Amino acid sequence: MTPKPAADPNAPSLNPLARKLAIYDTLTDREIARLAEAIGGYRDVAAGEDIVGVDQRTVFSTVILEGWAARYKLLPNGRRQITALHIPGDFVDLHSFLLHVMDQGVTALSHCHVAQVPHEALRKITDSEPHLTRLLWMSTLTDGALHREWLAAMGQMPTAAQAAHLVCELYLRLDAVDLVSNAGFAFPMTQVELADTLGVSTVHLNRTVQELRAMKLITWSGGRLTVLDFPRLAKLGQFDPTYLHQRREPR
Amino acid sequence: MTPKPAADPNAPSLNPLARKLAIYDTLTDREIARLAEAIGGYRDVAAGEDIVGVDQRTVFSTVILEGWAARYKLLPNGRRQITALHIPGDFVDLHSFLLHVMDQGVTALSHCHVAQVPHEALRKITDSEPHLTRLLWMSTLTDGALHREWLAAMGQMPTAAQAAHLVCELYLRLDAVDLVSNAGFAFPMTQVELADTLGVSTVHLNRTVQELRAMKLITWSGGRLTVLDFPRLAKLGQFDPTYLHQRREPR
DNA sequence: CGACATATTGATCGACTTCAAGTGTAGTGG
DNA sequence: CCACTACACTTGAAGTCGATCAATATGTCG
Repeated sequence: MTPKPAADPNAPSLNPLARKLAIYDTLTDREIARLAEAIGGYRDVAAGEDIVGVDQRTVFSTVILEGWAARYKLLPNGRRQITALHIPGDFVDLHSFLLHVMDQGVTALSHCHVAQVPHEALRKITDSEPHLTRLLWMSTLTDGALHREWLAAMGQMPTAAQAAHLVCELYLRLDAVDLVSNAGFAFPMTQVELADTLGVSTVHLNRTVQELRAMKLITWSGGRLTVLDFPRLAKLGQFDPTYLHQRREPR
Repeated sequence: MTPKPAADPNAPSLNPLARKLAIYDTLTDREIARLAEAIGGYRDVAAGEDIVGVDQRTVFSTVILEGWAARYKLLPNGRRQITALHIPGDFVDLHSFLLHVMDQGVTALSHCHVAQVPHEALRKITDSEPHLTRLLWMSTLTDGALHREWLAAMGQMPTAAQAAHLVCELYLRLDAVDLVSNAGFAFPMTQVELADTLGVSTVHLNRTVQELRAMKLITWSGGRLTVLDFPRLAKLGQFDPTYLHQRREPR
């Protein structure tokens, strides 16, 4: 109940977008207000439905308030690669603000409640709020950092390690937005989707999951995943959280 | 404001950085001048040397004027994944402006002549040049688009297709900065480095290269790679240039 | 209860890795 | 000019990982 000072990223009243940006740097009240004003509308998307289509020219970007989503690319050969997983607070397509054309689609992995931010509003922010602009830019940079880390994991680690790495990453990202409880979290993905994320077949993914279970590193059932031994999981996944850049400092 | 005469991206006098940004949108003369002013110094880096070290806190970002570089991650298991290839005009670590800590290193693949841009100068640009800021932001967004494309190629395509895809990408990127001649370009990578890029062993890469040669899609010797049949190469690599976003339009 | 998606298991095959050796090719010094 | 070195490239053989095909649970929801 303190009057106004810096945004407390753990304040439950904070909208998810401001809370996410506050992971990286302190926001002023004015900036929080500017973010709130920028929201043009809300929408609900059913699981399995596209939030943004591929090749689409967009006039707004979308933030997830509740639910999970995935960026994906469909290849001409019919296969699908999921290139990013998005949780509440994430901008699923902030990059479309400047790229204009979506090179990949975004689909809802679970029921999603989202907010839409018109590109016109983003442009105004970039014209008048340099610091907020840098934080928005930063949020796309962390996306890139995750992509690079995924590339390294996919190219150089066996599937079990790659899966362990992903679980560690999700754990910390979800924890940063208070979605971890009792060392676990709601995990709405199917094994098919997870296989498309790691770039392996479902059959092989299934065996990999069972391996992790047998090693007593995780449990996963009924849409909930629990980490039983984070240190060992991190070791198997060669996980170093540096790339998440979850540090609040002047940007 | 009446727009100043547009920068001709093909003007050979244009510095490589401005030429790169001019791929995405027209630059005003003032913006070109601001970019030139931002350069704090020049440096030469020998092949095999690091341009930026991992875990390093940086106070400037580096643009390549001549030569090739690679972002890479060394894993605890001793393996290496190259996550990005950089050619003249590319900012190899613009992301460090806001991320501060390098989560991956950057090494020179060939002798490199580079320019250094102090983060202080970038900050001034973000404070006073919204349009230029958006273009710099954009250049990090295209990096991200490449990462996502690489993820899809690595996860869902056989090695030969993945290699074909990469060659197509490099061809168009190099062409955009006028480094393609006679359907070929100087290609200073070793097979070991290329294997680390595609996430396969050198042995397998070598056989893959021979496959592409046998199919009469490319020649590669003496540090020069020539594309013999772009359409067939693009088809094999399921290559669609959309993700390069090489279109000049208002951003 | 049937209908349908999701998860699990088995068997077979091919892609890719590893280990190991051999073949250029360019540079250095006698 | 040749010997020597260093490095990149090429090839072979054996073995492993992961894909594919196919079938059988298990669950969930109308």
